[in-house]
Amino acid sequence: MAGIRQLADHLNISIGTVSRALNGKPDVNPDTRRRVLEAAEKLGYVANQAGRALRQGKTGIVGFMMETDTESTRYGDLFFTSVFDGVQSVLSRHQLDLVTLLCSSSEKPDAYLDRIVARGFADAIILSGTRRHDPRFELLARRKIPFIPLGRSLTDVGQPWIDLDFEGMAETAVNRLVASGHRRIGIIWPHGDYNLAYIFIDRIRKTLARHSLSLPDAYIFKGPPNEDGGYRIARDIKACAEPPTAIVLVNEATVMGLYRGLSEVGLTPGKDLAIIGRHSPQAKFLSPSLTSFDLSLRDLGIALAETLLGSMPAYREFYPDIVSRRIWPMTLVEGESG
Amino acid sequence: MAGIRQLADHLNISIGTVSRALNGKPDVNPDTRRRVLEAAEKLGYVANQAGRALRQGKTGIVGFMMETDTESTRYGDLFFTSVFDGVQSVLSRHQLDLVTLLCSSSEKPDAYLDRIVARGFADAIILSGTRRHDPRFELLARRKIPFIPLGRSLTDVGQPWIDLDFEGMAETAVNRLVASGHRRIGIIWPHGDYNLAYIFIDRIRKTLARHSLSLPDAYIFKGPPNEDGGYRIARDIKACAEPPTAIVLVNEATVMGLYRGLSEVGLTPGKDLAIIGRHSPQAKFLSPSLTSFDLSLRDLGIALAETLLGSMPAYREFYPDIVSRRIWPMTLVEGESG
DNA sequence: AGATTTTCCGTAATCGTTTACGAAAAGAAT
DNA sequence: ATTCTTTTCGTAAACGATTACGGAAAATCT
Repeated sequence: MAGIRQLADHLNISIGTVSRALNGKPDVNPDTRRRVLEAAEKLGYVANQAGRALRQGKTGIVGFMMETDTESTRYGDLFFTSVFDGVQSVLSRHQLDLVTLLCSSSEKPDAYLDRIVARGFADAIILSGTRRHDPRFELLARRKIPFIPLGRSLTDVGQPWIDLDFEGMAETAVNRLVASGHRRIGIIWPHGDYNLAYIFIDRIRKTLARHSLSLPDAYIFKGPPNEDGGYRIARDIKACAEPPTAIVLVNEATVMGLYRGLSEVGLTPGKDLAIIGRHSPQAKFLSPSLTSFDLSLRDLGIALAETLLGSMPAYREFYPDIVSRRIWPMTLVEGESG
Repeated sequence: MAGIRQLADHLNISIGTVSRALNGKPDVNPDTRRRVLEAAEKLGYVANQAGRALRQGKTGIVGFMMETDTESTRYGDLFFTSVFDGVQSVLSRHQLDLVTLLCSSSEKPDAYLDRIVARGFADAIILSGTRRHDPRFELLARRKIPFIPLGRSLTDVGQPWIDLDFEGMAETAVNRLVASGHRRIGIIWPHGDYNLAYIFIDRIRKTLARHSLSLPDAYIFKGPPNEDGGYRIARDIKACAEPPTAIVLVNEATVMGLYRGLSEVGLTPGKDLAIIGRHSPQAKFLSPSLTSFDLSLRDLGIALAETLLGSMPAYREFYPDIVSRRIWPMTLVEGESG
């Protein structure tokens, strides 16, 4: 409970001087500063968050919002762990801290975010799970909170963004499948108005068209972007009158269920059905190995943080040349599945 | 940016009354209260975090500390997602919010935690990754921050705790293996001074002794509690002069690498080597299926939160009968691996 | 020595809330 | 009509830090 008051009394100087000493202000005697720093160290003094935040009008905290909906993001967390590490490595350069804001499955994401940011909890926000139309953008813009979504959206309030290269993935995947003789190519389309789904399907269609192929509705398999979705879709595929010979999908979790489901209906990935998906730690254990698109998650985290800070006046000077809207490349990892 | 001041001016009443109206204090006219609430809703007013925290001396925030070390907790996150959901469901009953504090791999957990709590960031803390001797306990006790670790420790500052039943797991696993004829039983021992490792090995030894068996040093396979650790241990097992016929292990991630490693050295789980481990979402995809110990993660989260709050004077009344130190049971899920 | 500058530090205002206290107004009891 | 309660609200003092401002002491200059 050592406050700046106790520290000042202990040293017999005023709290103003203590504050200046601690914050590296120039007008303080070097010797005094040393004494203050030593005393602070000894007493374990750290400036109170509330007091400082109230006075300065900022918290020194960056929030990373995720939905903990156990159904759909269970696997997403694996994804985010490395991203966090990258984000934090940037933030720590500026004495900023990262906290993850977990919106529980029982609360509406908008309401949760509004409650959190309205009370001035964080100076800036990183969003995940970007929707095609994302009301959170307007909310944050209205509150004038700097933010960056991982993912594009039709909602545009001038925010920066970084998004994975789902176009490139769609194109490369289709070309690869067509090159190895596939003509009946389907996709798995995640429920939930996620914008990436639209970007993905568009490019799939365009690329197919270039090969004079199309994507019939029957080959668009819909389900929640989780393991269970994939599991059920396996049966849908089996039940097709004329099943696709190849499937492309963007969600890391879905493919796990898909493999499981396929084995139950007697289909073998890579043999009866080519599969191209997204790389993930647990996908390593799939057999036959998954042909997938990978990316450097830590670097993505670094880019997110740097772009976010670059969009904030207070930090712009540190990231003058940052590109505020960026497509993040992914690389193909060849496996046996497609 | 609407503060209580704006709200008061807008309604032509004092900020004191506004505050009382919003906080449900009794001495305010019902009609006035209604007007205040409506205006607050309309203007999107939410009390400023810093101002409130400063005045009340509490933040309304509970922190859940995890280490994001990408090596060792990569899989742990899967574990925590559901726990979070349970924690939050309890906290929201008291207008408390959960934030996860991610200690990045580049920072010492103690220093990180100290920095965070010293500045009064959270009212209470939930700890994971409990060590045999855990300096974080003393730190939090010194700062008088209520906390609860998930896991026991030799360090005792009177804190409550909840820990998984590693004794029960060890005992059940050994009995089961012995019953099916195994005599050479080994374990995987996680690096890192985690207390659960000691609890686990003790009970393994005791149970083996009851069958007149022992745990030779050669059967204690050591490695970091992650996938890579398991992968490497597969080779160690293969290299044994007289390999164990069964392995028991406590970390969810390790078993994934173990399976992978075993298949590379030509050993089949459940046939050449019996394996009993911990249940996890990704373990579902192992083949042959893993014999494992499972638990309700969401309920564990609920218990953690309730026990934590029960240890805090301000909330004790809501959880009067809570047991402050508890072993959390796990149930055996029979698989083909052991 | 006196004037001027520089260095260093104390004073006090401020951030947005909550809350103890007291006072005004309204109602009830005599 | 007077007194006593009760209801309702405004006033002002906290909470712990930062920072603009001004002044005393020391150093430098004439």
